[in-house]
Amino acid sequence: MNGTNEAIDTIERELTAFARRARAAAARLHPDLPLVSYTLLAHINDQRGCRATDLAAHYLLDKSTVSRQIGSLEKLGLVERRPDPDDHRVQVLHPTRAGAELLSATHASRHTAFQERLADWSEEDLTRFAAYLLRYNQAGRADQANRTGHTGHTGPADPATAA
Amino acid sequence: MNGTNEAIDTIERELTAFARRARAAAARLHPDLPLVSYTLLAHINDQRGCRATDLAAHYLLDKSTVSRQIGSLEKLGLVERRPDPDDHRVQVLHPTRAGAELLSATHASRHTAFQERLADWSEEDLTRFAAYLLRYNQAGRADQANRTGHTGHTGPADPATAA
DNA sequence: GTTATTGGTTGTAGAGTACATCCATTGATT
DNA sequence: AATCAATGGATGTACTCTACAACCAATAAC
Repeated sequence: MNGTNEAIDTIERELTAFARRARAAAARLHPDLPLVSYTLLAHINDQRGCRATDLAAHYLLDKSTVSRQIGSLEKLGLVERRPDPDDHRVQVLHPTRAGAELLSATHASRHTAFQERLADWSEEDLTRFAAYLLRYNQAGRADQANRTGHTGHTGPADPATAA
Repeated sequence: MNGTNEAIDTIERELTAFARRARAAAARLHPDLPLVSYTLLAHINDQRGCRATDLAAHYLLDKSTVSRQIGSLEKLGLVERRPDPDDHRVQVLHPTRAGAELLSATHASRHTAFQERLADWSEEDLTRFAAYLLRYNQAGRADQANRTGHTGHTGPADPATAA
């Protein structure tokens, strides 16, 4: 077992542990939001209008799941569906005023939490860690334009993706 | 907004996205295991015998959840409960032969998946990334001996934890 | 104009989870 | 020792998230 393999094992193990705890932690962080939805709402906000399909692709979710999530977000008055004049099948999603506000409040508290947790990290470490995460995630996105040629297995992104 | 804050935002965003996809990816990776249980089984195996409470603490799960997970692992013949002679409340968990085998097979396939995904990373980047993840997770564990003094808020680990 | 494809919803079912409650065992206090 | 608190677990119950399958509507391809 060389160093590379050990490192890979560690990455595997730690990412898994992280993912495993994430749900609980998220629930504690914003008990208000029905709270998977937070992520979707945030994505909608970032993209300034996106379609349900985009969300499904980005998060590897079934369309039915997204549909329901959007449904509850709408019921909560956090998201608005606007018909797309060009394609009457599509509905473009936008955060409502309330949605944007809730989001910014939540984001603030999340940021604070991360800040505290990462308080003793040097700026250099932070930027490097951020870069690594970006690089890692980059490979697993299903909503990417098209990665290096053989997008043959159009399927649900390579299983290696995450956990 | 300075570089530090940007980095923190990126970390926050990327970790969240990762956590969000993890479930789906995990399900694809080992469709055999009832498959949250994989994590618990792995932990049991690594620790060479542990109690249900340890699992709950480590993964921020409710004891009832762990109890049921263990239950199904046992029903599948992957885990064995052994009474602790010293404390009759406790049952020490051990992987069965079948559990250990399944685990090693699964681990192999997972390792391969990660290997592919991280194929173009230098060894230096891998070890650094691994170290960062360890450091990050370290802060969020509830099963730690006791961290720096004021373990005052004994509560369910700081909410900042993960997602 | 049929036929496929795409965006989305609804029916149904199954994990995973938490919270509250309860039981058994152990530990502490008096 | 007798009582009361704390600890390790299990069970009842209920809710969220999720997928798969079947479906409808609109667009695109022949």
